[in-house]
Parts: sequence; C-alpha cells; structure tokens
Amino acid sequence: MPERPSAGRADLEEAILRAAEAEFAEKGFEGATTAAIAARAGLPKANLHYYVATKEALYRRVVEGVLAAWLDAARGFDAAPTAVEALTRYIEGKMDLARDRPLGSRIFAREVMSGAPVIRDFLDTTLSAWVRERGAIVEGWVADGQLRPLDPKVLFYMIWAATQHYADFAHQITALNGGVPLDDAGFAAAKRQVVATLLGGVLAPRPDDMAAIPA
Amino acid sequence: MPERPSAGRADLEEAILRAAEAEFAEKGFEGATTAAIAARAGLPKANLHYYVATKEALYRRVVEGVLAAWLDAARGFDAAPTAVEALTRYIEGKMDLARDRPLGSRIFAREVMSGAPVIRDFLDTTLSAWVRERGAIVEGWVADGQLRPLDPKVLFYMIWAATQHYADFAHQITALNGGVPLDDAGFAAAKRQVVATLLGGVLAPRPDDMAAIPA
DNA sequence: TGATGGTTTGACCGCTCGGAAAAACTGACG
DNA sequence: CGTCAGTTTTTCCGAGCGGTCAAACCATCA
Repeated sequence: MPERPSAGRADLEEAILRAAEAEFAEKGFEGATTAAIAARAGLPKANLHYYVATKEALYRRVVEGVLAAWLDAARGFDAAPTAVEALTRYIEGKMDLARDRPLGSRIFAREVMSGAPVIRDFLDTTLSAWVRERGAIVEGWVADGQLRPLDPKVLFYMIWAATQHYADFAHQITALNGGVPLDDAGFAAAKRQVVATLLGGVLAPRPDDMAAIPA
Repeated sequence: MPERPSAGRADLEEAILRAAEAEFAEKGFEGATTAAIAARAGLPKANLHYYVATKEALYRRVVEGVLAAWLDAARGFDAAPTAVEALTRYIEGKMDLARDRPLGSRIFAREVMSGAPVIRDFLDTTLSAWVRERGAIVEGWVADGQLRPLDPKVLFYMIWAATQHYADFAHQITALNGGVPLDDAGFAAAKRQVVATLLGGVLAPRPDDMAAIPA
C-alpha cells in the first residue's frame, strides 16, 4: 500500500467530493463539468475518473451527503419537551446548517426544481415519514393549546423556506447588503428574527409564551 | 404580410417564450437545449433560430419577463394605509404569483444560485432601491408601533422565501401531499396560514391587531 | 533487480450541442 | 407570370462534453 506524503486515498476522495459539491451547487448537474471538478480538486480529469465511475455516480454520492446532513439537522426537532424549545432548536439548527453548508442546500433546491430525479425516493419515503411523525407531534401541540390552529406541513414549509433561503439566495442577500456577505453578527440577528417571527406567528397568544420569544 | 391561419409572428414568439420558460425552469440554462425548446414550441430548431439570435438572448428575454412579473406583484405592497393591509396584500400577491407562474420563480432561483450572472444588475439597482424604499416604510410602521422591532430586510426575505417556496419546491410539496399536487383549496388554506403566521409574527401584540389576522 | 499492483496521465473517441449556411417554399404585388 | 421579401427546413460544422485506453509511473517485496 503506497503511502503518499500529502494525499492519501481518503483525502483525495474527500477533495473530489468537496470540489464536486461546489461545482454542482453553482452550475447544476448539467452545467458542471467533470474537467472543472477535477481541476478544482487539483488533478487531471482522467485521474478523477479513476476514483469515480461516472459523473452521475459522483453526483449521487454528493447528494447522499446532503441528505445525511439534512437528517442530522432535523434531529434538533426531537427530544425537546415544549413546542417553543423544539421549534427554536430546529429553526436555529437549520439556520446554522444553511450558514455552514450552503452548497448542499443549493444542490437540494436544484434537485427539487428539476423534478427530483435523484432524490424522489427520499422525498417519498424518508421525508414523508419524517413529516408525518413530526406533524403528529405538532398537532399535539395545537391540541394542548401550545400552538394556534395550523397545518403542520405548512409550518414546516415556512421553516424550510425561511432558513434555506439564507443558503440558496445568499448571493441575493449579499447584493442587498451592499455587496458584502452577511457577517456573523448580521446572520445572528437574522436568525433571532426568523425564530421570533415564526414562533410569534404560531404560538398561541398567551402572555407567558409571548415572553419566551427571544427579542 | 403573410397571414397564416394558426400562427402569426406574435403568436409564434409567444409560443417560443413560453416553451423556453418551461425548459429553462426545469433544466436550467445549461441543461436546456434549443432543440428541446423548439420542439416544445412546435417548430424545427433552425426555425427557432430565425426568431432568436442566440440561446442566451432567448434566456435574457425570458428573464426580463420574470422580473417584470415580479415588479408587478411587488406593487401590491404600495398604496395601502396600514401595515396589516400592505403586508397582507403583498404576501397574497406573491403567493398567487407563485401559484400562477411558478416557472419564473424557478428561473429566478436558479439565476441567484448561479451567482446571478444575468440579473446582477437588477439586484444591485432596481431591487436594492425597492428594498431601501419599502424598508423605510416598514421602519415607519415599527416606529409608530404597528410592528414589533425588526429588520425590514429579514422580513422581506421571509416573505419571499415562504411564498416562492410554493413555486420552487412544488415538486416536494406534491410528494409530501401523497403524490398529488396541491389543489386550489389546499393552496388557499396554505396562503391563509402563511399570511396569518407572518403577520402574527411581526405585528405588535395589541389585541385589536391580533383580531385583524385572518383565521 | 525484476516482478507486481495500484495510480497517474496525455491522447483520443463518439456524441451532442449551439449555431451557420443555403436552398426551398410561400404569398403579395406589379 | 415574374419578382421579391419574409419564412421554413435540410444540411452541415466546430467546440466541448463524458468517458476510454494504454502507456508511464511508483512503491513495495521476493
């Protein structure tokens, strides 16, 4: 087994995956070229092909990583006693994910807009089950008076939309921020406002709950 | 002037634009092919080229239409006396736009995710001005106590995200709706909840304003 | 040192794409 | 009926794409 000094096999595959993620996020599956991915990873095109069979297989691997990160962030919803805590944790987790891994979100968005050719199965099975189960929990919160009457799915859509917007539309946000990307303080403020607005919009209007919303 | 029975020049150009919009929305600029656009419009590829010089010129024309529709919907914000009315009208208008013209929203989203190569100027000038002016109005509503303290831009982002989600992620919504697209009743309910949640989240918590939120 | 197996690379291939060119067609008008 | 401007269609081309291939490279071990 050859032991290269700078790049072992694992490091190379990691570099390829990161390069592919960036290219797919920016250009889309059709727009991305294997040559550009290889160049970004720092190796010739033919060498990239030694590690991944086809462009589609590479894309599929990248997407799998995206879905794994999504599911991981979605666990922030569970194991919280109250609606306020669960929603706050979940929204903040998704905001952080949008901030830290925006590329994955863009790949996901492109996938869905193209009719979800690769992740259709994920939508029909894993995500459907997730929404069904957590939807039941949300309905429980409505029943016991924590939340105003609402359709859980519409709430989830709002959370996903509001949070992923900071990944998918980061360029637009930058443009409307005077051309400079949101700094950490600006993003933290946005996160607070997103949480406050969503919670304020769905929590049953009881004074003690209103007080629990961060300013 | 030749008077064809079925298709005059104006009709043909309209058909081309609609076909191009559909292809660009689904496949993206790189993924779309002029052959597919021509086929969808019902004419040979070379004939399409007689009407539009290049693929990029065609794309640019489609995008201009999208931006025009966006600005038109954005006018729902103006000329409303109160925050409740202005926001309600604007959110509902953007929801209707997402429902009626989802393709444009997807093209816009793809553009931004790709770094806005074509609409950068629009973002930097027209949209920036729009946000600046309406942001001042929103700040006025905060100052006179209609709205809780907030950053207007973050509010706009939430409105854009929540509404355009119904266009950009329609496939996902369909998958989570048991495989069938949202019907009109379901969409109307979603629209009501989006308006209620956003208004409930930003309106200053005064009893009379709360009562103004649609159920 | 020579054989071996994993790795790297330049050259190449078939295909599809956007676009060009030119011929054929069509209807209006003299 | 001939001319002409506008339109349609067939054919073709160069560029760039994903992917292949065989030669070269390199570390290890008998």
